[in-house]
Order: sequence, then structure tokens, then C-alpha cells
Amino acid sequence: MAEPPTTKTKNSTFSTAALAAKKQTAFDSMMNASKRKDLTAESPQPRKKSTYQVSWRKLLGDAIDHPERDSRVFYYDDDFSFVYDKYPKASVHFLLLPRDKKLSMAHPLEALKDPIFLAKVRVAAAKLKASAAKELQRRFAKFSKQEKRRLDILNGVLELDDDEGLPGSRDWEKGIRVGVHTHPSMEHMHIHVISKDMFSGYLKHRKHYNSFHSRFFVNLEEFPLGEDGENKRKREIWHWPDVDMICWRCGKNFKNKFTQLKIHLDEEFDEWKAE
Amino acid sequence: MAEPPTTKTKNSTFSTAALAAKKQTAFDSMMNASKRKDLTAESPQPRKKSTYQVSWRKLLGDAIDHPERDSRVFYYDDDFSFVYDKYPKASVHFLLLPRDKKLSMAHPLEALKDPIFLAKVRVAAAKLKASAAKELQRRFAKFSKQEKRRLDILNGVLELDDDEGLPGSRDWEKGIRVGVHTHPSMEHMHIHVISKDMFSGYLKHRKHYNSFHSRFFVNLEEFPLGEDGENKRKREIWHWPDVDMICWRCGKNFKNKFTQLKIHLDEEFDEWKAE
DNA sequence: GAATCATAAC
DNA sequence: GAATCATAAC
Ligand SMILES: [Zn+2]
Ligand SMILES: [Zn+2]
Ligand SMILES: [Zn+2]
Ligand SMILES: [Zn+2]
Repeated sequence: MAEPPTTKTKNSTFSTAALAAKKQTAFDSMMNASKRKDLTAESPQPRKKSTYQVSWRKLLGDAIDHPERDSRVFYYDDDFSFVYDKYPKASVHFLLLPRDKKLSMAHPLEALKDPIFLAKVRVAAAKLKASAAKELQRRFAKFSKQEKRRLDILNGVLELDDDEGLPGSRDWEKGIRVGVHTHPSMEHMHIHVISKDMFSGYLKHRKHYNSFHSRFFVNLEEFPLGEDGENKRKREIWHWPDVDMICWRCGKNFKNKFTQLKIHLDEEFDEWKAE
Repeated sequence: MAEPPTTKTKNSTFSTAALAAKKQTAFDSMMNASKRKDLTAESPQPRKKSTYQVSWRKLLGDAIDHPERDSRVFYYDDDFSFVYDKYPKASVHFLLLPRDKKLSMAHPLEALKDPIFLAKVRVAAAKLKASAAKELQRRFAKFSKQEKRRLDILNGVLELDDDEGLPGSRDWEKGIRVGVHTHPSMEHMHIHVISKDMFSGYLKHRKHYNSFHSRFFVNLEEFPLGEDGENKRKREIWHWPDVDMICWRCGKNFKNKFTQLKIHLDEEFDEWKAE
């Protein structure tokens, strides 16, 4: 089964930074920066429209075509790859990728209309969700009030009362969301499995936040949407990305104030871990 | 004397976030975001040039005029205010503000030509630097190899050898830089007292980094620059802000790759604390 | 998808 | 000084 990552917990907002850095190609041997400035100083010209053909949309292809040699993949079988998001937008952020070529190329809102496929995705997603919850527990149980008595007993600091069983763990799965984006950017279908906290150095602007905490995000439980549901959803995000940012935990509306939201998320993160 | 701040150390890149948030005025009651979009959708017009008269340049005025009621001030006397930078660009970031009206309005490169004033600034800066070093020690000694034996003895984990004195502390002042910007933005003269790490959620772009780790930053020890030195300095930053970012610790050149530098600073921060 | 740079408005 | 938004180029 999928094991949660064993990334060393450190005082960092870029927890998978090392991985990202390792996979990064060397710096482009671009023109010297000051020379660039000189050239444009007197005759500023708009850069020409790019003819770059978007290969970044296919960046998830390797994870399903060659999972055995893709370091982002931490588990796979014939049907699915379990993947670390390279730019995690929360403390835990995994992707579930269907490996079937045809399904993988379909739009998630279309593919998940098929009840057979939906059922298979739900089974796999439940596994990945459990894995994500386990990772939250591994990293944050030590801050959690609900885990305290259990941990104290396990560590021999406290003793069980007579007839007392070992206390249960906090339900970390409640801290995990599972779903898809209404309009994904990368073309291989992917289901996000992400913790609610949105505490990450990779969360850098409004779209990042609202991709997961607005109507742009469709929970797997909501499927099948039905035609009416789907149309309603698209109306709801008509003004995307110009939609307010709402705190996932307390509901406070931050309008378009992303930096204020970031500071608030930082505080909510600590309180949430402490629950 | 100036005492270091007692901010609770937590897993946060916005350590003075609470302060910043508290001082922030309520959100502007601006037009609804979606309405804005509608208005500009068919006839996009550039926003009019602002007539806003820059009061933000005077934002440090209160710290020297009314230090007793400015929460950023943590120590002051007749000559200087010691201040927390509201947007710290490193784990410790203080400002030293001369309170004399005339000196405060002068350009630092001009004012520090006066040997009397320079000497007074150096005395005050030494105090603030010591305070900053003490704060580094308070927060990071527990990660430091150089502090380990000392702390183990203080905590009773180890015992002193015969004739052994208590081991000295790490020299945390080596981790502090003191100096001014060649072209400050805020008009009240301020001397930066800042740890080298540049680990901060408020460090967001190249100018932030290079303001402290390029020739744009003039160390207090370098004064007096002399006319030649000053002119040379200005030539060296002619291409500002288009100058390469160089890691403060290992000297690696990150060119204009700010995000890569951020990830690297994160790693250097851990290694530096562990020294 | 990420990232650098530029631009208002404050 | 900070912050939102837009724009290339990849
Ligand atoms: Zn996506
Ligand atoms: Zn909240
Ligand atoms: Zn300044
Ligand atoms: Zn380095």
C-alpha cells in the first residue's frame, strides 16, 4: 500500500524543496542581466509573442507512463499512480492519476460521469486519503490536544486507568480534501488529495488558494454532478479568478487580500494542529 | 538597555505577522471585484495616474517623534529609537533611528560623513547588534553545535570536567549585519541591524534580497566612504535592481532566479543555525 | 503549471 | 515601503 512520505519535518515552508531543486535543470545560460537592460534602455520593445508549444501541460505523463522511474510516484498499480505534487499547496498534497490512456486524457468532469470509473476512483482515493491522514498524524500529532492522552500513554508518561482501552487517535481524515479542478491546467487527469491547511511556501497567489477553497474545486463526493449541477457550477465560477478568498477554517472573507490571508492561514494552521 | 523581543518561536515565516495584522487598517471598502471585471471587460481602460502623495515615506516618523506610543519601538533614549522592522527580511531585523530631526532627514551617506555623528551611531548600533545577537541565541542556540556542550552543562545533562570553566557561547554577532541602503525608500534615516539568514516570508523579490546582500548595502564599518568610495559604490550598483543574487553563505550566483534562491536560503538557514 | 518583470494605487 | 494584477516565455 501507499506509504506516506518520510520527509524530514523541519522549519520550512518548502518541504519538498530539495526534491524540486534536484529535478530542476541548470540555470539557462541567458544573456547577462545588465546587458539585457542596456539593450532595452533606449529603445524599449515588447518581447515577441512566444511560439513555445506547451509541453508543461504534459508534465504528469511520465508519472503514469513510467511510474517506476518517476521520483514523484510513491505507489502505483495497473490502474493508478500515487504522486507527490511537485508544488504542494498545503502541508500534505498528493495526486491520484488514472493510468488508462483514454481516461487520462478525458476531462475529469466528463470521465467521472461513468459510474464504474467513479467507483474505482473512489476506492483508490480512499486509500490515498488514508495515506495523507497518516502523514498528517505523523507530523502533527505531537501538537494535538486530541492525541495527547494517547501519546502520553504510548510513551509511558501516563498509565491506563483500570478497564481503560488505549484512546483512539484524532480523525485526521477530516483534515483532507479530495477532488478535482473545474478547469485543470495539466492535461493528464488528476485528483487532488490535499490537507485543508493551505500552509505552503508554494501558495503564492489568489488562484492557488481558490483552486482548492472555492467552487472551482469539486469534491469527489459531489459526483455525479448531473447536467444541472455542472452548469450551475460553471455559473458559480463565471467571474473566476476574480472571486473572494474565504478562510477554510473560520469563514472570514478576505476579498482579494491574499497577503492578509497568508498571515491568517499561518495562525489557523497552528490552531488547527493543536485541536 | 534594549531587550530582544520575546516573540514566541513557532513554525512560521511571518514571525511578526500578528503585530502587522493588528496594525493593519480594515480592508478598503472597494468596489466589488466581479463588478470591476465587468466594467473593464469590453472597454479596458488604463487606471488613471495616481495623485496620491506619498505618506508611506514618512512611516517611520512616529517611531522617533512618539516612541512611547509606537509599538514598533522596544527601546529609546534622547538620541535613538530601537525598532522592529514591520516587514522583517530575516529572522531578526531591527532598525536604529536617530531622533534628531535634522539628522533624521539627511541622507545616510551624507550624515555619516560627520565623524561625531558616526561615532554616536556606532555606539548605539553596537548595543542594538548585541541585542539582535542575543535574540538569535535565544531562538537558535538549541540547534547549534557550538552551543551544545554549554547547554548540556547548564541543563545538568553533562558535568564540568575538573578545572573546566563553563564553555563560552557561539559568537552570534557574526551572524548580524549593520548598515544602510544606498538609496533608502523611507525618508527618516534608519540603520538596519539584520541577521544574515534572510529567512522570512516577507522576503518576496530580488530587490528585497539585494538590498541587504549586494553593494546596495553599505556596512557601518565601511564609513567614512570618502568621495571616491561613494562614487565607486554608485557605479557598482548602476544596473540596480538588475544585479545578480549571490548566496550570502556559500557565494553561489543565482542570477535572477529568486525562487531558487529562496529554496536555497531555506537550506542554508538550517545549516547555519546548526553551526 | 511556475516565475520574472512591470505597473498602479496606496 | 507593500500588494494586486497583468504579461511574456517557458
Ligand atoms: Zn491541476
Ligand atoms: Zn480563519
Ligand atoms: Zn529602508
Ligand atoms: Zn549558499
